Amino acid sequence: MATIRDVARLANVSMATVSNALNSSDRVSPELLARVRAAVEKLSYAPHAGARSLRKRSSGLLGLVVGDITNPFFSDLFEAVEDAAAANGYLVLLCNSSERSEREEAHLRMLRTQRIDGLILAPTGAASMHRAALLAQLEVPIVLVDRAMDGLGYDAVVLDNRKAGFEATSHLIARGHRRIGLINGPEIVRTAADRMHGYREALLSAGLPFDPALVRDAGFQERPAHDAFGELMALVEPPTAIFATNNLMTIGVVTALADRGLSCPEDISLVGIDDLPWADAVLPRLTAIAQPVRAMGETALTLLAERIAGTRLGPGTTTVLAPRLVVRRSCGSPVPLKAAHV
Amino acid sequence: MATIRDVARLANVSMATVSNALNSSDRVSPELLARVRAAVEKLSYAPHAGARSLRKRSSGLLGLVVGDITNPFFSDLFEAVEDAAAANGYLVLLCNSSERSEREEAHLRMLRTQRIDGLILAPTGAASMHRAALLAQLEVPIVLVDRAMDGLGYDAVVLDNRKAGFEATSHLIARGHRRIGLINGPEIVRTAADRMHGYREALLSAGLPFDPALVRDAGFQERPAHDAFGELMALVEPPTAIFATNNLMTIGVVTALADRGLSCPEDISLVGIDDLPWADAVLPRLTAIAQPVRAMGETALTLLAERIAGTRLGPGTTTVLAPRLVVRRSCGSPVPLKAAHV
DNA sequence: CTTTTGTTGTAAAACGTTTCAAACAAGGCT
DNA sequence: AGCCTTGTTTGAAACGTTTTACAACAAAAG
Repeated sequence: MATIRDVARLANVSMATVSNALNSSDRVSPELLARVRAAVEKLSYAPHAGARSLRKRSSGLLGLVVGDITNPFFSDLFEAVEDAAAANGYLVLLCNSSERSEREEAHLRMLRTQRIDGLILAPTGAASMHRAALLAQLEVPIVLVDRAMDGLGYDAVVLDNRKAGFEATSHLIARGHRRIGLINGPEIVRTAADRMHGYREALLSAGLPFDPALVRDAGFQERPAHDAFGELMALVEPPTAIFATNNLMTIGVVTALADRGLSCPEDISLVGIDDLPWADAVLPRLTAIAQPVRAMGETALTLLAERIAGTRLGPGTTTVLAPRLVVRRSCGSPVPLKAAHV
Repeated sequence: MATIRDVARLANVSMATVSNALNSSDRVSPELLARVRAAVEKLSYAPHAGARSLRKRSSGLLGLVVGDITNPFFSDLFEAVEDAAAANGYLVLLCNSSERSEREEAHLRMLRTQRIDGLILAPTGAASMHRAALLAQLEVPIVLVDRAMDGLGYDAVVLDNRKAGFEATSHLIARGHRRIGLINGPEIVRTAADRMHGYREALLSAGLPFDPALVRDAGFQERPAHDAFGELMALVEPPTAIFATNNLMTIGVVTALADRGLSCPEDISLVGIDDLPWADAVLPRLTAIAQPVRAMGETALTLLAERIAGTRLGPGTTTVLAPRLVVRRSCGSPVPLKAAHV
């Protein structure tokens, strides 16, 4: 494969000139620029990224580490980030940890070896001291997405989770529901706590009581959510509506519905956080709180690019983006207990 | 960040010894090995991938280019490929072309600059001369997934599409269906042609006539499939079952079903190719032909690794993997025309 | 005691870029 | 004519590795 030296020889100029022509084309005369371009074309020269990163001390690579690329939220996020990165001349290295912390660690080490210029991290699992150390070792700007991590001073871009919880719950209340089951993630994680906070606020501002028996921690996962739904329905006073705070758990309760032959919204109402690509295709047609995934990816990248360029200084701030309620058919009015064929 | 020189100084050995200790640990005495390891640990040294690739003339990077990472088939594929790659010491660079050929080209150029050691390509769109040239310029082994490209001599791993078509159709025939609508991709692409081939074989071996009016080209896309379904149902003798040959088109017809208030399998039966993660959660619970995505990713990577290592020579061969029918609830017996509330 | 063989370590030369400082050319001023 | 400017071009050094070729030495063989 041709090197910059070959190009220089063919164009009859120095290597430095070729480099200048390719990188800062205004610093070289039109005459030579044309010669260089022609030579590049003829040899179909492609610079060697490794050599370049060695000399420039910057690789043009960005890392994106997510917990599960199979989750539509994350694949959409990747798409958004990659588009924005391409527009800024960066290439993104996607790391999928499959929710396993050992793999995440391995990836972080890999990213360090690759000398990435910046990292976008969608933190998963518990915040470990060890991870914090690995992140610091990277010695590059980091932007958090989806979940903030307190005390580390990183920029973050997250959903307005309180508002998401509030709106979902209010939507249900507006339809007449008074007992609303909340299937949530672990309260230790901010996201889950905030969503529940919104839920309580909505209840409060409608003058409804908060009943702890109606909330379950299903760890943001599908199967536990399925089971949690069962528990909720076994209550002496079961809920007439369910609010599931992420897409996996929403799928879990939809499955549970189908298992019991319950139909939605006739027998019970359902609203979830995270819109799903097929939410409009299948039954029930799911009403959901959509996250502005694209905007999240784009602002994360903008923040990161600014940090890298050094045009953004000071402590990290967290950007909060508004949720959007998309109303479909899964929420109706509550049905009297006996009418439901449980 | 520490360099190999720093490690050498701290361990009181030469740089060469550090390199040997790290790469071929058996060529250095236990004594020094320990010293080197300690120094590496203390400095938390991470080698510089760029420098290494410069010298070694190999980057440890593999490319994976797909048309749409948002499609579960491709995100599953990425997961499988990444796992297998990690096991072989490779890092994978995911390129999502969003089905746009210009972006695909840009990605291929990028991959050349990165000096990837090999490429896994899930070809999308038409086979262009231009793309073929770009692929050749890469000068690395290439393995095709999902679709083969004739005449270029690359290895490929694909589904047994004929069999997939045959099994899906036979499943429907076994339930008593005689008029089966086929919503297919463009026949120019092998995948689509083969699936249709299987469809015809199944018809033939059941002694059923092949009616061209029952097959539509929906370009493997959702919206066109939705419309194609409408056309099929407008026939004087509409089908009692639909076979959609990929996941997007399956979603399209499910939507069309819901739009018309048709239920499945009561009013019409449906089988699709590509299983979907939520196929069991929603209604209708979709019977589908599952592709062995994980196996596809793994064998693709194995093939690629062997080509790179030079342990595999000669012209490319195409590996054909068997489909798996997963039966759920979307296929029943045909209902007489008048009974269906169209 | 010399030679051979084998092991373990090292100095130095690449690998392909970018960038620094210096050289050079061509005008524009005194 | 001499002296600055200003703008282009270039030689050479540096970036952090791996590898080649060889040196040093010890052990085994003669």
